[in-house]
Amino acid sequence: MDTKDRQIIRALQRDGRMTNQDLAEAVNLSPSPCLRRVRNLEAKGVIQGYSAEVDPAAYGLAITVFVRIKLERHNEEDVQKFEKRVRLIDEVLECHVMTGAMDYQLRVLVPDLEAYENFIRNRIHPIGGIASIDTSFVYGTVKRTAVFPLSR
Amino acid sequence: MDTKDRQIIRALQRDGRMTNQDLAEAVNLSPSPCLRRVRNLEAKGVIQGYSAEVDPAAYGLAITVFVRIKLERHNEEDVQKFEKRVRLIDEVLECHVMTGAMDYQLRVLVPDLEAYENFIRNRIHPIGGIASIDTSFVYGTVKRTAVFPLSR
DNA sequence: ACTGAAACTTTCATTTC
DNA sequence: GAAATGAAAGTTTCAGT
Repeated sequence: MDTKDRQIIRALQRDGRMTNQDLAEAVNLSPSPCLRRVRNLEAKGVIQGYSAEVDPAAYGLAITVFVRIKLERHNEEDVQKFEKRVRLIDEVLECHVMTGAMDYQLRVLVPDLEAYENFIRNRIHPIGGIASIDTSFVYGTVKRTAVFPLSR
Repeated sequence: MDTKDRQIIRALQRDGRMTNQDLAEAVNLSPSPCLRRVRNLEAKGVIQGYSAEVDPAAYGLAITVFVRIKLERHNEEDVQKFEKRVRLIDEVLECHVMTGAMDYQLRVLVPDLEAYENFIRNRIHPIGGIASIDTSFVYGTVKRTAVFPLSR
């Protein structure tokens, strides 16, 4: 992971469909060593995949919610159960283990408020062992980028 | 935005570098109408771009932080100033306006704790007009996907 | 041994029908 | 939606550092 690798990563974060030729040009490399580096980054799991960035509202998912959840107990069994169940919920795009008063933060996408109510009632509460839930809806988005800051 | 469009979107969220040929096959369309739909989704801003998904830790950004911020005043001027300044900070990958006790939630990426301290001191505090800051570090990630749940 | 260049093969995007 | 054409992209090989 040197400067060239980081340049490649940032270029592919800006445009994941860039051709290898353009990428090579952008980072001042010829196509074959450039492709070698990309393949290597993919193989090592540094580049985990490529994805289209989509406007959730235009797709029909107007509501983005950050849900913070605290468990009642933190024994291995309850934690595993919670995490396993959460991974299976389609509406949950992200789930992080957090420091602070709450244990988890979820990013959830639903079409409307009613769907969110159903999500909590039918997907989250049935998991059990939940001490408290804190919901914050997204009003608007000031910034959203995939491009990392340059390191070093 | 019909079922085919949503299928296309979800396929491109799973693999943003998919060729039009493979995409067409995946959604049971022939290449030319498929490409027409993709171009249309791009033109309408539904598909906003394509990006590589990168492991932040492997890139050298080991610390993910969710920072919730409350402003002292909510007049147009102070709000605009805050949002303008936040957009310029490279370490801030996301900034949302939120319901609840805090006004904003930021997703921040830094190499280490020291860098986070410097980030707050040199990037956030100098903006001014901030009433309170609440920091939650990410311990681990249970789930992270780009693929939307299917709607309808 | 690793990087850069070039040629060749294959595949894809585009346009027309 | 299919087919043809033109353009790229990937792969492999070779040369140089």
